[in-house]
Amino acid sequence: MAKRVGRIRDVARESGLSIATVSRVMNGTKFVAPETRERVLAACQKLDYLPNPAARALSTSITKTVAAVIPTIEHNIYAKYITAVEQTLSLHKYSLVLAISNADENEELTAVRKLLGMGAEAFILTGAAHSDELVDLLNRRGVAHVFASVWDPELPSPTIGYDNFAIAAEAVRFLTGKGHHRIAVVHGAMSESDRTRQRRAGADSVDLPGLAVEFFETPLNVAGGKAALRRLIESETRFTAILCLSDVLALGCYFAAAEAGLTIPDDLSVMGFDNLDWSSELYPALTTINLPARRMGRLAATHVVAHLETGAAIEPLLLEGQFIERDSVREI
Amino acid sequence: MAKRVGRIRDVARESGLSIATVSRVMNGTKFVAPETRERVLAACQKLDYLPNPAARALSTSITKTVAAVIPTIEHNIYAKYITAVEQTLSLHKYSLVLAISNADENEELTAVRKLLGMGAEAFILTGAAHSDELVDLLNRRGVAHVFASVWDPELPSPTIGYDNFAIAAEAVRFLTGKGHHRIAVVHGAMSESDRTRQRRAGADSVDLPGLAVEFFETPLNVAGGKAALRRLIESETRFTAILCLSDVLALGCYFAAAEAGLTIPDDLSVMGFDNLDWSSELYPALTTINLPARRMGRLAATHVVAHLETGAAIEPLLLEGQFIERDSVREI
DNA sequence: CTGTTAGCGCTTTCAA
DNA sequence: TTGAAAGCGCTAACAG
Repeated sequence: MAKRVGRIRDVARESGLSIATVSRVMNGTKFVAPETRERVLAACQKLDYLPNPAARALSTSITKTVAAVIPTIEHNIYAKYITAVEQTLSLHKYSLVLAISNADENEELTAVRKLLGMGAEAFILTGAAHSDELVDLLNRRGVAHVFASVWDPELPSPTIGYDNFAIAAEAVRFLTGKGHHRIAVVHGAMSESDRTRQRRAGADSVDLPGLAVEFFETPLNVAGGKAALRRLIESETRFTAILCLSDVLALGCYFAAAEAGLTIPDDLSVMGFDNLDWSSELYPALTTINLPARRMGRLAATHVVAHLETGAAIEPLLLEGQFIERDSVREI
Repeated sequence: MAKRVGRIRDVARESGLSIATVSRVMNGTKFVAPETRERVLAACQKLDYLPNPAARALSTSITKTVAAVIPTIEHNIYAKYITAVEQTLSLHKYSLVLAISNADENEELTAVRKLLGMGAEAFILTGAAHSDELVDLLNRRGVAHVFASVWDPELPSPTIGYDNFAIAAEAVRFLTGKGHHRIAVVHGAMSESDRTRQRRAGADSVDLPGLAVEFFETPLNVAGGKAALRRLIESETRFTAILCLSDVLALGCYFAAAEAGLTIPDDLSVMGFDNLDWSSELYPALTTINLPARRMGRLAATHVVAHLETGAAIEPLLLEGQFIERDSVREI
């Protein structure tokens, strides 16, 4: 239903100049006499002219479009990161085309095909686990891409993110340092996230005398956190601390603890992972690990754009997690 | 850095057919002999061919792209809705280009310009308050658009959403029905959202003898909810119920209540708005109003696509809010 | 059922 | 400093 819209030749006619000149002032390429320039701009204004992106893309094979694929946008940590990506791209006059994969490699592949077919010039993907075909496809076509939320310099594709393994291991050591030796680790579905797998492996890698770590897999939401706490209360082991590999799960633990009449941290220490906006507001305030999701989004976008504009290689980038000690873990 | 990629004429050469035939099988338009079709497909496969979207768009002026502009993606309610939009568009082979306006009309206008310049065929905007220039621009260019999250059949542009005014009024009446007559209404920044303004106005419209409603504006996040509760505890009025115009604020109230040693609902009834995923998990479970955000996203996308494909007008659509009575409001 | 060909609107040499 | 004209890759008449 789109109305027939002004084209470059209308502007040319209106201003009494050639389309080449109009193109030059639209793009700022080459010199144009100031007065000529004014005439063109006036005509553009008058005709409400906006260059046709398809024609431009066809002519230059530049679409100024970057695609991002994320498993879900409904977890705040992804929302934060994708917001930063969008805003950074926007700053550089790029647009974000977004697809959601539901943590499914096939859906992801389908999405990438579609986005490629839409003219995306580069891809920001989440995590390191992708179907071979996807990576092949991108490589065959020479399309730039980066894996976010993970850091692994060994990978052939550049990664910008965290060392999930190391951070989780450190978290366990942090708890043992507080005197906890029976630790429950609560995490989301392993099948849905390689980051979860890495974190769990990291937590599992700590080997200290007398340390018992047990794992509880549960849906990655508040209800899942509640369910996990209930399960571990009934387990034989008397845990003194819970490490939730996501703040969302920790929130569930808080509610389940309240229901069970358990006080945090007196009866049970709880530690989170992510440092979501509200974790400082919990009562008691949640001890957690800050992941710089926004910075990651900004960096991923910046590097992708730099690569597109200058050809600079995208280098792997490690972002540090940061321990935020608050009131939900006590020393025993 | 994108590699030179197969074009339609390469496929034509490879398969020994004409480009027109290749185009036909790519698009499924017109009949092609099955055997010919196979040959083309084989050639496509071999050359890793994907049609150039810019050329196609230039030729047909169809981009299969829909733009959505939302104030933020970091509130779960928007994330839910935009997820539904993406998935529905995806189903219809459309792509979503996303922009975030930070609840700022100027940013929104800038974003729309950029998205228009990217070839978006239609817009899904959030709320009913937009700069005149924005609406003008869209109308001048005859670009389809719909306002989501609101319903107002009077508006010249179609709306798909809720009657925020009516629902908020109903919520107040619900509380008075439970015997509450001193009600605090906690809400986010009026300047950032016309939905907030409508809800507040709705709550304010209830005029019952002996009813006292007071308003507390606060940042729309958990910390804001906490702050609001602290403020209203210190106010002169002894409120018996709080109506939070967003569940996020209610969550803050829960934490602040815990800190203040107040029990919900014995000392204070709390009611939310939105029915976020975790509101049933709170302790006590939150009484709130469910807004069908996903359905709204799905409907907005469906109608926009239908309009694009068949020219069907987009009609205003009212979605009902639904009271979910749980344990956080008690009868007095 | 298949091929030829004229654009789609813009950028970019090459000339003037 | 400006203009003319040749594509960019694809679709869609129109012929055959």
